[in-house]
Amino acid sequence: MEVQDPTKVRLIDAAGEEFADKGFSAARVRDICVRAGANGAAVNYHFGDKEQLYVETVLCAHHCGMDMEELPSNEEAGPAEQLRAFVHGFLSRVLAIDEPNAWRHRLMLRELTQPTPASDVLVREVIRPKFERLLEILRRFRPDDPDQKLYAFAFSVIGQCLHYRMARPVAERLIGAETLETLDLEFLTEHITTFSLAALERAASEQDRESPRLIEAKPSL
Amino acid sequence: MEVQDPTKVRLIDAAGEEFADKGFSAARVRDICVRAGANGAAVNYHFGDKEQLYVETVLCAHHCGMDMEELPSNEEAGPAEQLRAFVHGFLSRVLAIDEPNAWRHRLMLRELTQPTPASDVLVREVIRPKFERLLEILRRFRPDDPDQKLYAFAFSVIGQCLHYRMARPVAERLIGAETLETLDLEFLTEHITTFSLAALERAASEQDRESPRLIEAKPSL
DNA sequence: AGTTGATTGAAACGCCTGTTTGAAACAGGT
DNA sequence: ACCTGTTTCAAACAGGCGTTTCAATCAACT
Repeated sequence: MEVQDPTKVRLIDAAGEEFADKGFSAARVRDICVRAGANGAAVNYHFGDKEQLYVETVLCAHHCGMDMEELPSNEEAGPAEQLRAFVHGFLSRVLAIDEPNAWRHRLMLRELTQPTPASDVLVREVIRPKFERLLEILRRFRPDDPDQKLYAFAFSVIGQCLHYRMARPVAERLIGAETLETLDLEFLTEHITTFSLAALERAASEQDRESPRLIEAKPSL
Repeated sequence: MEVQDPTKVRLIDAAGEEFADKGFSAARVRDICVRAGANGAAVNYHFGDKEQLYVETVLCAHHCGMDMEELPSNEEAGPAEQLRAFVHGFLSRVLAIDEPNAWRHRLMLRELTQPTPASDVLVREVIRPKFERLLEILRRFRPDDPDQKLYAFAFSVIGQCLHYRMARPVAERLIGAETLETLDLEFLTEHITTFSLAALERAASEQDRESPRLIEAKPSL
């Protein structure tokens, strides 16, 4: 049961692909089986039913997505470099859609917006640790801020990164696929990091201003 | 045909609700009909089939979502106030989920991440105008930037706002529903606006630095 | 009232879906 | 060779689905 089962992993792989880009209800077990080169009864034999197959597929996506190449030696680096490393690592997974096993990312994204019972584990074991890690980094910028403010900062960083996955189809139509291609991993890492750093550093000196006074914009130079 | 048709609008309303939180394939026309208090054959009589009902529902969501209360008298205001007005208007729609007719927003969000043929009109008539409007605002901050950079800024602003809709279920589990409630429209408008302003203004004076040199963070005070 | 056209109603139709069945093929141990 | 447990296969099953049917009802006009 624990040994490698070719047809079982082929089934999960095919199911991941189908579930990722069609969703649970739109995906057909027959399509999954033909994609896996298995018989139509294979999914019921190995997983019981479609729903349990989905659960196991999501869990597999989690576990295989856990091995994240956290940039090493960022333990004692400056907060700015830690933030950059975080953004880089996060974006690298967000932007990875072409390579094989990309369905894992797409499937987890689906769970983000439309959580199923299977996503409890996802939040607990994958998302929360990363979120806490980001909070630690941000806290070094704004040690005196209330949690509420820190959460908003974290969501601003995450939101910027995730947007390139969430709204990718719309972004393609808005600025064209080729222009969107130029917003690659390195470019976006630099952009989002400096964008966020500017806010984190400046806000630190103006956080006590309660009044929503507008800061007048100064055109460049 | 053009006059008010009670059952037809009831059908669209029910369909919007069902499609919004179940998706196209998971939504059942029988459920839509009972929710609308109509007969099972009504949808076929009025719309032909399920798919055309979906298209008309999406289009209705677009048209009814067009009447956006753009804050008046922002024509000659400062760029910062224009940005704030944009963020406020955008967020107000993003965060509106409890009130009736909320399915329109949820349905459009679905189209964002998983576009259907029906979303061509959505991009052309609703999203692109708002995107161009945001680009105009941002261009006043960074008139000399290439389009590529400007797009990244726009996506940073939009991504921050949309995140509170996209990842809301996960955010609830991360920080708790009651804490998430405190991140209301006013708070987030203030946060995202100042967050983005800081980046727009500081980046304007450092945009020519090509090398990805890290700016050392200075803890507050 | 009678006629016409549009709308509704209950029931049924096919089709597609997930699932089951029972036999066949296979592998390993004795 | 024989048994044993596991895996595959073609075929069929039952249920739910979108859709169709056709008679009944209603509204408006003559």
